[in-house]
Amino acid sequence: MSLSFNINTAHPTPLYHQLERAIRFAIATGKLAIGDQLPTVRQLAVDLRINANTVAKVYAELEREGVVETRRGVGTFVKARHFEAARAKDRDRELRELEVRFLTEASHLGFSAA
Amino acid sequence: MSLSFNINTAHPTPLYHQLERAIRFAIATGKLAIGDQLPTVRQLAVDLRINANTVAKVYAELEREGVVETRRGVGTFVKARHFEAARAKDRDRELRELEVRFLTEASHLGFSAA
Amino acid sequence: MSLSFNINTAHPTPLYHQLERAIRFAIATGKLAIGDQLPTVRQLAVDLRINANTVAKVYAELEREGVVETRRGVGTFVKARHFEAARAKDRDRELRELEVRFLTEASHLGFSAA
Amino acid sequence: MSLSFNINTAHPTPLYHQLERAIRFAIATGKLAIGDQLPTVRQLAVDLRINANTVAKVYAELEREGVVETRRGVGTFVKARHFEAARAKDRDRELRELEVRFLTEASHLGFSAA
DNA sequence: GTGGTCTAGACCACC
DNA sequence: GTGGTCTAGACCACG
Repeated sequence: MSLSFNINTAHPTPLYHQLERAIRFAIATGKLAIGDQLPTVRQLAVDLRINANTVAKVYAELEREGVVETRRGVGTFVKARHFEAARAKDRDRELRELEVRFLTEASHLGFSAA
Repeated sequence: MSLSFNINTAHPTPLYHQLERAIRFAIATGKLAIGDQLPTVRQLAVDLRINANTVAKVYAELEREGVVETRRGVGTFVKARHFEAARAKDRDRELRELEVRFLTEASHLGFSAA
Repeated sequence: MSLSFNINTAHPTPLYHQLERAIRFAIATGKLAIGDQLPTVRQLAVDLRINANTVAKVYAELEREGVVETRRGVGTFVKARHFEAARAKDRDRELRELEVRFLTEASHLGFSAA
Repeated sequence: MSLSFNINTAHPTPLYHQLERAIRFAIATGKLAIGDQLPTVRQLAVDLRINANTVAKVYAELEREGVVETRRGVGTFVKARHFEAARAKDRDRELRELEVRFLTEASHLGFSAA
């Protein structure tokens, strides 16, 4: 499959935020390793059926935070500057969010605390 | 404090969606029981430092879905969930899927069973 | 008028960069004081005959760097640059609030004191 | 004029409800066909001399019920999922309401049953 | 330029 | 006092 980030256009969460999280998640879990090239802006836009500007915005934000590196005319790559601590923190955050989401979705199904 | 729903105005997720989830979560975990009155629209707005309309929108949405009941001039209350027996199986299946997904995603984050 | 930032659409320098510098300059020279509201995105776009998205991009960048503050549904304002010593007490208070919120959230997730 | 929905700001019925009915009616009677774009939120607000938020509320409600479909950044369109039965039912209901309203208004004008 | 979200504050209907 | 409706106008996300 290569890299199918999970995006839900119906969800109220902004697309750019969903995509940003998905990419960080892929990096945190190792699906994207240091030095790996990300899909091109246009290709990812086509794959996710969203606008290229939205993808570009995410890449710009990730570059601003030092997560990826853009080489003009070449592509976008996962940057080296990633401490284990940061990844552990990310994982913790993700886990917490997962828990909340799990419980919330379960409650949508009509279950009470159990 | 009574009921401090967790809202983060800096987060890109819409406030109304955060609040809706927080209330569903409170109900799911039993912090809000059936028949309990929710904070008044205006009071909750003051507590969370958000606009009353945003709170009202959430209450309206929750009422639309049968989660709460509003009595004009009185207040908003947690409704007794009416589960159609016919749907029990569906819910079970969905719950199992949720569990699997939760555990899968958690394991991707490097956690072992817990 | 009031605040005619100098923008030259013929100049090769990106408009968003020209505008950002112009706003920083206005703040540095006191034409815009702390707490002052900046023109609305759309109004400034009309005044300068540039696209609203360009103005929005500049405001977002200035907010990211702590120069301005946008209040949802209200407007964009020049931020008070906080000088460390004077605000130490405030920071302490905020830190305590952060702690409380963190612990509350953790407990919501079912964790006991740790 | 294209699409002048009938709205009466003096009438005690909430504007958003009047507008919702008017749009459903237009669809039921074929004035709005499947796939047709509805007026933009802001344009309709101007035409009806009501607030854009009121229009947006109606569009959101209609989308929630699957009557229309909104494409982010594009517009709002009549959705396909419409059975003849539903339309017939709508027409019947509308017709009855029309009759009642007509008779009521006529009686207000001093006419007796005829 | 589209719809979406949010704010502030008004007036209304209900109890 | 409660929630409901509406306005005017702000920024945001997206195409």
